Amino acid sequence: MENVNKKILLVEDDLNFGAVLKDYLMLNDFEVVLAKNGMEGFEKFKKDNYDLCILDVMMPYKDGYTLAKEIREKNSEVPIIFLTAKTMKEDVMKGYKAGADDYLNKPFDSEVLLMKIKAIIQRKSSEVKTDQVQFEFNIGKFHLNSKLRFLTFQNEEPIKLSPKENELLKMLILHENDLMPRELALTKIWRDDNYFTSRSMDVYIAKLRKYLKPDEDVEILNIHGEGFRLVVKSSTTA
Amino acid sequence: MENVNKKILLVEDDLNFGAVLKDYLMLNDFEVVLAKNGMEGFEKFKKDNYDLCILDVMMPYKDGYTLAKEIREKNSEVPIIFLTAKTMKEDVMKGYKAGADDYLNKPFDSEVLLMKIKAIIQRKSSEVKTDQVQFEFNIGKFHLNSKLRFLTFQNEEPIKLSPKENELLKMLILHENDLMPRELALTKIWRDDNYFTSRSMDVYIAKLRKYLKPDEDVEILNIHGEGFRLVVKSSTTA
DNA sequence: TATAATGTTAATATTTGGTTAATGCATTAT
DNA sequence: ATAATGCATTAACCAAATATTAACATTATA
Repeated sequence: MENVNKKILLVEDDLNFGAVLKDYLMLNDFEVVLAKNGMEGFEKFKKDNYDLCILDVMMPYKDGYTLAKEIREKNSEVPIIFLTAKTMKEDVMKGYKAGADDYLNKPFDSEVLLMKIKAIIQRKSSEVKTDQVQFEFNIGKFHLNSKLRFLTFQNEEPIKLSPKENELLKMLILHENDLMPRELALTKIWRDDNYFTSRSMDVYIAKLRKYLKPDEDVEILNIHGEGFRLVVKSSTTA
Repeated sequence: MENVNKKILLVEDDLNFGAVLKDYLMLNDFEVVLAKNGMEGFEKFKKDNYDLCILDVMMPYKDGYTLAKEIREKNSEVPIIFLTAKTMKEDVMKGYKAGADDYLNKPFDSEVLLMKIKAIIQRKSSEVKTDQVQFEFNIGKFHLNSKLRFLTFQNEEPIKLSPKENELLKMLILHENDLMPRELALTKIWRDDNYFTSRSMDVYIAKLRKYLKPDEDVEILNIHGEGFRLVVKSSTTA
């Protein structure tokens, strides 16, 4: 079975449920490490490399969202699935901002969880594979080569982007027409989320806007208090 | 029947078996396009949108796995079911790596296939829903995207909502035609329940009423001392 | 009709974002 | 060794968006 060697960090304060879920996952050939609260979860995360984190949202001391943020600061790539009993819509947004890859309501169908796990792990691993091929993006009349960090407008000389400029633009493009939450960029690119990194990001947004000015169909819009949104008007993104 | 409009791409080189399977699926109200080899299958896939692909594994020129990979490069979401006479474990693994959603050995019980198809299509569509629909609401002739905080009346330019406007409207919608208690909004949105927050909320209700004026079937009513009630008159909320 | 609750608009306060320039730090070139 | 360069952060100031508070009018209910 292909799940062998895939290591999962499971953080769940309900010991009973946690043990059952752990067994079920191990039966499906995953390697599973169980932590019984956020603190322990973070310690275990730091000590090893995981292919996936499954976090319960409601835990004493440190909730799943907080833990996710800490994990993101250490490692921006590892997939995260939230488990929650809540159905309120607000919480989905919170998870989304923390960089959730998926969301699952308790109680849930274990088959569904298994499917989601497989889908996510595969998606991520194919992303890594294609990452070496898929670093080229078109956005309006621009072309970004995120490996060389070149931004080219039509046939002109490429503009050289700094690492942060490049990462930020790439993230905006990956969320094209959709909200790119501040928090997500800060935890993933800046690896810290405070007043100063936030202002730093604003500076970079200003820089990107300047670069993108030549194409009036491309715009970075702000969604107050939430993040930014890259829109392409006469959009045939291609 | 719910299968109407669901389009299936069936790629099978055994023309006899392919035709029988196609007929059986069409009898169950699926729309079926049959391709007789991998090449033809990929051409047909590119030309249309499908809800599901059923691929025979053993085909001349281009086998099912190769085809699946090509399909995944174009579209990472579409469910794929492999048909195979093989039972070898490696092949199952190969299929999962190519992004299989399910696996079926020939000869098989057609009822089982039908069940699996239904399960997969439903699973996929509910996945999309939990990612998308959480943020989208229809109310009368309006549409609210609570992630981008856009309120759109018919085809007009979206109105941008502030965070509080957005939260309050969302909460009203979630209680549509029913009482939304003052207290609930105050504790959940304002995180405090006193005279001033209460007056603040009244200000926001006034703002929302102004936004909703264009559709005379939509109204926010007050229930004295209790809260508010969003009603849609000729209500086919959709 | 007295009281409390709500409707509404405007003034004010607060938070967040846009932008440019200055600063600090590390790397590279001379 | 020192200067030049590139990059990220921080500071400073202003503008825009949002939220609260005030003020006054209206309505519901006992």
